[in-house]
Amino acid sequence: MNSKKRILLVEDDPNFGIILRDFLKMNEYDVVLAKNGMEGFEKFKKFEFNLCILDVMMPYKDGFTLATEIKSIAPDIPIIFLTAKSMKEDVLKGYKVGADDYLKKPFDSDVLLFKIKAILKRNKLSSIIDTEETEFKFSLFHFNSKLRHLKFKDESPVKLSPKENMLLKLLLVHLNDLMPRELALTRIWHDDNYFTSRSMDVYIAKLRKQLQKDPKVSINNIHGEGFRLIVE
Amino acid sequence: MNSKKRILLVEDDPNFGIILRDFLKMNEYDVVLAKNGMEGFEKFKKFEFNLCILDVMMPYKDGFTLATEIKSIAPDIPIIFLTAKSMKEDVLKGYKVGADDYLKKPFDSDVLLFKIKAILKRNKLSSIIDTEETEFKFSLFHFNSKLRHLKFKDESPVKLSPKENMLLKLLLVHLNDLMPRELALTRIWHDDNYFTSRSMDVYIAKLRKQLQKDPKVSINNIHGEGFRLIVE
DNA sequence: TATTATTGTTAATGTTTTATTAAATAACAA
DNA sequence: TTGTTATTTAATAAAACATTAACAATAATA
Repeated sequence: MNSKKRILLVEDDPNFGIILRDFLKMNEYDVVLAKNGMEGFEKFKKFEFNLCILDVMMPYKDGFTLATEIKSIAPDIPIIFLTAKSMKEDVLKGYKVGADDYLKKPFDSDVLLFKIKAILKRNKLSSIIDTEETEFKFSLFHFNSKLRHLKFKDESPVKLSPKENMLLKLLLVHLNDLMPRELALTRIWHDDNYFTSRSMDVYIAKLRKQLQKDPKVSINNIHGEGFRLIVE
Repeated sequence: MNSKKRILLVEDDPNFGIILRDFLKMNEYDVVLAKNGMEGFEKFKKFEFNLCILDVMMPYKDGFTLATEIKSIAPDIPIIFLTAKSMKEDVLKGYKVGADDYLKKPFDSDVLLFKIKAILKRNKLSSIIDTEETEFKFSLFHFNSKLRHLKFKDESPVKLSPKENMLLKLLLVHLNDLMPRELALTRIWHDDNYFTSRSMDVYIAKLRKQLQKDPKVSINNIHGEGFRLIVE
């Protein structure tokens, strides 16, 4: 199917956190578990998610504070709160910081699944319309990242695979500048290890093969750092 | 632009219905109150609404049945269920018929206001895709989605099945652009899973069979994303 | 310079998604 | 009901995509 949806789960109770993570994983979600607000925010910045599930009561940084921080850098990400108390104040506070839903512990796991599904569904619809940049022109190339088309001069467009497409887009966002290896690995491969790194190299080679049509365009390696898409 | 949002409230308990209606009116909503499912559906067809609030337990026609009827003529209208019992089955059933949220009676009125606000906000966008267009001309085809007729040149029109019809319309709304698989599945099949996806592929094949009469017209797949109806 | 770590490239292997046809069900109207 | 049409499910093949392996080349550095 369509690539797995990615969920950030922030829950300080390790037992509950792990079981919930595994339950969601069993239901075809990619889940990253953070055990406090700090860690949650770090992971949120580093990777990309489609949904956050936040425990309200956590040490240091509670779920509401974390939600506010997350919303400040990604206003449209849906958030579900898990709350032990169902005080009216809490519920309202949750909605005020932009909650999409909240669940009172203990909750039924099937209900959670349905809420997740419903929320992702309506969020997808609005993201279809969103105005993200999809057209890029550089040198003699014309790149449409929505259709995954790379066109050189007036030749017929070459189809790019999803990974090629994302990688090229990321390089273009950093045009003539360093695109850190780690960035691509966390954003595109959602993991940073030996194998994903080798996989990325394969995709760099694939892109080079396309881009060599134009001598003014090249991808340079910056040893140990990342890559640089250069247009003279 | 800033006209009041219109809410259809269907509630069989007259005391509760009237007080809730007045409460919502005080909060700047235009509310129409219906006292059963029949009346609710009639009013829904007659007027236009931005949101429905349906009591689940009603004589003759329960909230779920009413919701299904409403969704069949307006798939994107958001629905909030009011339910006295919070049985798991009920909640799940609600989500299955496309509920956006549900509230267990007795509920806090401020919470209801927040839910309404949140739902209306995110629904603003998704209505953009809707089109009342019923006549489409592309290349040598003439398509009437109301009659479900697809005519090629001056041949006699081919009748399309309801699903073929909706799918073609959705492709045409996105002519030469990506029509995301997920969009069709949520709009037409109301569910996004392996089987509905296979079913959709079958319908794509059916449409291709019709459209191949014209070599300038084709449906392209964008792997993992969706389809694109192309007219040269 | 010798050694190690990183990158470049190609090919093979594995996985997911799509295409197509046919058969089984379901929905519907006569 | 029966016959008709619509839709889903199944089965299989093909295509697209991603990862891994293998080996070569390059850069860093001890």
